[in-house]
Amino acid sequence: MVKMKDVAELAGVSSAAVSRYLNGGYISADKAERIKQAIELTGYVRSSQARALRTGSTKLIGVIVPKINSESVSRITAGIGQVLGRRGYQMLLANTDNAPDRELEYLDLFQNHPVDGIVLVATMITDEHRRAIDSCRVPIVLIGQHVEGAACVYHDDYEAAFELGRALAGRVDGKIAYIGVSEEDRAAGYDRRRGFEAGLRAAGNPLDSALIRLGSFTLDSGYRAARELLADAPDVSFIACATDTMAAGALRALDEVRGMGEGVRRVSGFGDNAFLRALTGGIPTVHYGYLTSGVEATNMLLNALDGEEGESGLKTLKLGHQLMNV
Amino acid sequence: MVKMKDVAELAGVSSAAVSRYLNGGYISADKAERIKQAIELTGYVRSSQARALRTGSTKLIGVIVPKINSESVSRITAGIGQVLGRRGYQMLLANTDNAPDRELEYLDLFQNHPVDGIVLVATMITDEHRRAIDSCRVPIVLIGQHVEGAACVYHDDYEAAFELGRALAGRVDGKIAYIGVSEEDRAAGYDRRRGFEAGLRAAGNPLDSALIRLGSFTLDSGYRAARELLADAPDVSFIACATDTMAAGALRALDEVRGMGEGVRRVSGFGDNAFLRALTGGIPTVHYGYLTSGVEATNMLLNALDGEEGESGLKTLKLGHQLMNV
DNA sequence: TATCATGGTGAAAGCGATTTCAATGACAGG
DNA sequence: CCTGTCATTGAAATCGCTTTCACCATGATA
Repeated sequence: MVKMKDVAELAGVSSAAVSRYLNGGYISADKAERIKQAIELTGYVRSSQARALRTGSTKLIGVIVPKINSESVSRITAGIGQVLGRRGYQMLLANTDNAPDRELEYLDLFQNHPVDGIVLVATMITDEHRRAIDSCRVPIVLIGQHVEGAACVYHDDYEAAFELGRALAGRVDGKIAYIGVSEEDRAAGYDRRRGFEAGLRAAGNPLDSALIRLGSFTLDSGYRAARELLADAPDVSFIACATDTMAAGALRALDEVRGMGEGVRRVSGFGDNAFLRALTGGIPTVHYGYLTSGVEATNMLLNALDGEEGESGLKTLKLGHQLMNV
Repeated sequence: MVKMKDVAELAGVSSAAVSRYLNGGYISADKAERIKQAIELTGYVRSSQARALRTGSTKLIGVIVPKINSESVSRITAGIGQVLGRRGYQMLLANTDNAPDRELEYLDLFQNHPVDGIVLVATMITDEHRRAIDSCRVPIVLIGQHVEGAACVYHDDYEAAFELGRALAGRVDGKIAYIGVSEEDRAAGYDRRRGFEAGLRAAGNPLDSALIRLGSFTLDSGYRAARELLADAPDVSFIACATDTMAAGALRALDEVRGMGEGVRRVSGFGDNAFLRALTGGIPTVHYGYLTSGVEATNMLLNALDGEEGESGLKTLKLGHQLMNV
């Protein structure tokens, strides 16, 4: 492997000069030219490992996601990757498989296999998380949750759910049920459920708390919860779900219990999943700019890293949403 | 940041001893104990950058994918991540967004930001790809394509498509159409189309080449191709697609043109997408163990890296498939 | 007693860059 | 002619670890 010294010798200069050439320091025009040629001739590329050791920067960003094989997360990841690539960084991806303690584990791991910054696609934020985030040596941006004192890019789940609830209350006659997710997930669990309830209430059609069930983000959990629900309360006429994926499960349950095609106008979700949209013609749901949130979060992070120290500052950014098919 | 020398001083030994302790070299029991305590006391973690510079190994695996937000790829990625995590490696993820030349770019980039090995979730393999793969300094495993002379984990798309075609030929009366993808994608384009045709032919119901259209892996492209198809040949009674995602698009087209619910028994796909299965009750499709292919490929790669040199060897591995809903 | 393995040990030499530092030469102003 | 800038330059010191090497005990073997 050809190293800097080789290039320097070939060009008849010191390796310091080569380094300056590469990093834009003082260098005379003719030496610059000789170095350029020597580099082309040898096909030299600098060792990022040596560079990292010396400079302390790896140009690596750690990205922690709860589950890679989900439409929302993979879109976010796509957005993150776009910006990273464009700005000369690379992505170290860690998948926690929905285990919040593995998030902590990776937060830790990333301090050792050092990254220059971290993007955390967050679900549950415990006190331990907050502590880990605070004591993190590198800048970190959260996606999907609003945490006081931390940089985050998120959606207003309460407001979106409120609007959805209010709109549906007017449209649906009969009982409305709700399949949510763990309230430890502040955004997708707590906020959506509470917003939805408030929306229904505002429209004068409050949610019967006996008609609330819990799923776990998977299609199957939505299916099971809906089956239970339909068994316990056969007169339910609409099932709102905290995610489109669970809504797909509920849809199947409705189709099985009530006959094919029955479900389509009787469920709602969150996330505006493309498959669901195509296959059902569109259930009521909330569209979030997932890709955008990845892009924004990453730009924020990299600005803080590259920026003229302080100019940029990590802040919190709330993105908009859009009601679909209501 | 506390470094090895600090630990060594605190423990009253040389840093060589600490290094040996950490890496399992000769060390006496009492010194080991003192070092252990010193490490705990200081909270020392070794700098992976210095380690990488010295040893030449980064414990990083580069993973190149054509598109992260697709069910099949994200499942593969999940499998890769599982194994990597378990075996102490990390994943450097590169998303090419379906641009084959960006694959080459990343293949190159990974030689500079060095990784210990590469997993390439492959689509099109050009001669340039083959050359890049051959001249790669680190071991590399392909997923999804069978390339002579390279290590790969793949599915037998020809055989699967053949079986699917043969099975469908008997079940469908009327004209069968096919929406494929670029034949430059040997597995998903060429093999599936040819296998399917052969299967139909074997069952005595050959495919009319006028009823073949080309999509581009997206739901929308499947939709557009199907609309065209239905406009050109209104008497088509079944549309087979090269992917489930495109099948979802075709389904929507059929529903629009022929009325809701009509499409469900009139399309087939590849990949056994979970959403599609839930929402349609299951169209004819081929189930591939995507997660498994990620797992197997990664194990193969890491065995070649960690293994007792040669014991392991990179090879090619063909995984099975399963016809669904036929 | 002479000879050998053998387990343990630390000093020191890298790994391949970046960066400090002192030195140089040129050139303008006084 | 002296002094002060200012652009350029290379030697050398790091960055934090791994690994070679020479060397010491110690106990076993001849």
